[in-house]
Amino acid sequence: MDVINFKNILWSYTRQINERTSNLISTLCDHHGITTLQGRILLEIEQHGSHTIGTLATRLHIAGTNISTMCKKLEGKGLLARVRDEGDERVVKVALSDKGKSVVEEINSELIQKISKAIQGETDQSLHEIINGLKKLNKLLENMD
Amino acid sequence: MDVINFKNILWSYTRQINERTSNLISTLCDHHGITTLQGRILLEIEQHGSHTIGTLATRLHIAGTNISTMCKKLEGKGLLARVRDEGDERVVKVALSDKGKSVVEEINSELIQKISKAIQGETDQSLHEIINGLKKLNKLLENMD
DNA sequence: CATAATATATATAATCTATATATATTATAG
DNA sequence: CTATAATATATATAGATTATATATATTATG
Repeated sequence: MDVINFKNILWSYTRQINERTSNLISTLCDHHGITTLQGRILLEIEQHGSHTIGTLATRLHIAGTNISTMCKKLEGKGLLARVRDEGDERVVKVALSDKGKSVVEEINSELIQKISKAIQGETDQSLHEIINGLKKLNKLLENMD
Repeated sequence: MDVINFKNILWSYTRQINERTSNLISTLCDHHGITTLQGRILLEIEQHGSHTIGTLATRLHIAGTNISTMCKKLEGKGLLARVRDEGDERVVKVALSDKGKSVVEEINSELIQKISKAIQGETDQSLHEIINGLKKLNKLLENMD
């Protein structure tokens, strides 16, 4: 396949997919009065179980200084709790509050419901093709650094 | 396939792909002293040939008011020219300047070079699998609104 | 011709990202 | 054991992007 052709198709699809997923997440977060950044933080904490300011920053590719500020804000909103580590008092551990947990749970179930609906009628093979494509593209991009 | 499983894999890959493409574009734009937003605008104008403030705004899903401001900035940087439409004087047409054209050209060729290098050793079928996956995912997301 | 609709512009605020600096705690070389 | 370096977070601030409200000029319409 022609490289330029491949680039153009890639560019077009990734742009559209990015727009659509961003909109999707943005909508879900809006429903709970949080920004997408705040949503990303809460979902990441939920998925990973526990996090510190530093590990969160690394995972989300966001400067620790900004995560620190944002987690204070989320604490203020009652969505998470910050606790100093006993073993190393430089470290702040963050965990979801009950309210935070329920927000994440609702966002997740809304998302699952939407995906559920969208893949109705799709064959199992079709879904595997999607994942396969993404996996290959991701590897390709990994090799581009 | 399990919906929750599908969601998790999808989430993980799209997140990584988005991060990597954003980094890529950001790097390319940095090389020319422009922001990614400015790069997006210039590339869109180049691809589409001609644009007005309004059509640009629609295409990029950015408020026209902000495109207006940014295009004035890009005019100030000598990267594009703004001209009032003769037929309808409410409309402002934007076009790349020579400097703008060469910036876009260089970004494009850098990008093609990187992709070229990355797909060395990939079979034609493999590239088609990537595109096929993206196409299907895009359609899926389209149905989710 | 008066009014509505359209396209852009200006101003401003909120959010997100990036940078510089500060503070407290822990690790380590000597 | 202590002075110094390294680590983790916090605070302040500026730039970039996005969102909202309002204004102006032009065109379309009843």
